[in-house]
Amino acid sequence: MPRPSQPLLSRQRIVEVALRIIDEEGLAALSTRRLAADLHVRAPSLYNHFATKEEILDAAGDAVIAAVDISMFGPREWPEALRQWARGYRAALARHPNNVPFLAGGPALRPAALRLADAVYGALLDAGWSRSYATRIGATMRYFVFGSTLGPFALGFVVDPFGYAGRYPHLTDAHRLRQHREQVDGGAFELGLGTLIDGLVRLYDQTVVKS
Amino acid sequence: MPRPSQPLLSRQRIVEVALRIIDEEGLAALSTRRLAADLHVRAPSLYNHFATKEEILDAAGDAVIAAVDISMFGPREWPEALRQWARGYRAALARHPNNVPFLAGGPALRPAALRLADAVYGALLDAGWSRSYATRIGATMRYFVFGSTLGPFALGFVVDPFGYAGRYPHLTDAHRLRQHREQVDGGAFELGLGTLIDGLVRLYDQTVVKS
DNA sequence: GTCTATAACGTGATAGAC
DNA sequence: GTCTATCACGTTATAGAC
Repeated sequence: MPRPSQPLLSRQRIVEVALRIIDEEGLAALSTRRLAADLHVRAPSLYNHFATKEEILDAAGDAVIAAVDISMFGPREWPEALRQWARGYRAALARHPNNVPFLAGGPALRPAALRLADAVYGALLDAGWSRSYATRIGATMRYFVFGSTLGPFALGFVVDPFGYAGRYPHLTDAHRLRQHREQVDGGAFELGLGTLIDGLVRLYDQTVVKS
Repeated sequence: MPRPSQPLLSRQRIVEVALRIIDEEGLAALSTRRLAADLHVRAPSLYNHFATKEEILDAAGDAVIAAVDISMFGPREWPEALRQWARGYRAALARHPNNVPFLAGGPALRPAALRLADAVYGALLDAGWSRSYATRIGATMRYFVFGSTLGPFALGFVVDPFGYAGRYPHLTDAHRLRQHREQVDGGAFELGLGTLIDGLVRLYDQTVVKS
């Protein structure tokens, strides 16, 4: 049966299933054959909807970013808006950790990612920051959010405690980090976020409000 | 010629050439065949020196981390040591940007990466920070350094100015970011680094030195 | 035993004909 | 949409020169 009367595929269905495979089994598990199989279809059929596999990854990545809330810009004061946005951004990425390496490359031309960049930059300009500062603040926040989701600290160490014993005197408990994963990475994120925003408020009072 | 009198390969030569290929043409360009060709050898020969391609990547990654200076811990006060270490860390990663995605996964069992983690954690403990804070500070610094090299902000936008015009009102100049690449990313890094360390000093005075 | 070469397997992305 | 085909990949098996 070369072709059914109703199309089996759509860009949306493909992206949904691709995202599920990436979430459950990792980026490496997403092959065109595997994706097609889960859609009850053969691999080449995907090319009727996307030009390359890269395009599918782009779409899946943008779906992750599209879930980031930006409604706090405007109603809220900029420091609190920035804090809430960063938390939501991190949470959205943390929900799809296997996708983060791909997203880390930057917004490129993905619409949701550009909408995000535009919102933050615009909010900082509205608050009175110069273009130069707004750019650097946006970049700094991006560094921090991506860093915190890309290489979750607690997962970077190996489970085997004997891997570290002796040679690295201070890492004797490193293998236990995994057990406190969210406490460690969540705590580190909040520590850094609070520190950054407090510092920016201080800078704001010195440079923007020079009253 | 099945076997030359002098071995053509060594782990070190393989790592050197692999690193060069990754630097010049990207992670994706490193295939076993390509690597072997540059070494004037066939791909399977590599397996006499490394069990898998992953092992080659591990070794190349660790060579990058091995270049990070940690001699400032000890002689220097912790805030200044932390600042210098972060700058050196970022610089070492920036010298091999195509390797950063791989390194972002964490130290695992790579010796140089573990030595680094051990040094920072130990220095923070020596300064009087609690284990809990030392862990979170190390993680925060790691987030920031990796975020800043992994997705260089200025390279995340596309060159074509028409890609953004109209739809994203504040991004009209985003395509120009690439021209000021080092200014933008270097400025954002210094802004965030200074803010983080100032904040940590303040926290230190409140929690550790509670005089 | 050590280090290479050749050949081959299985899987990947993707192009073209139907 | 399917099928067939191409080419690159990581890796293994095996054989032969030092």
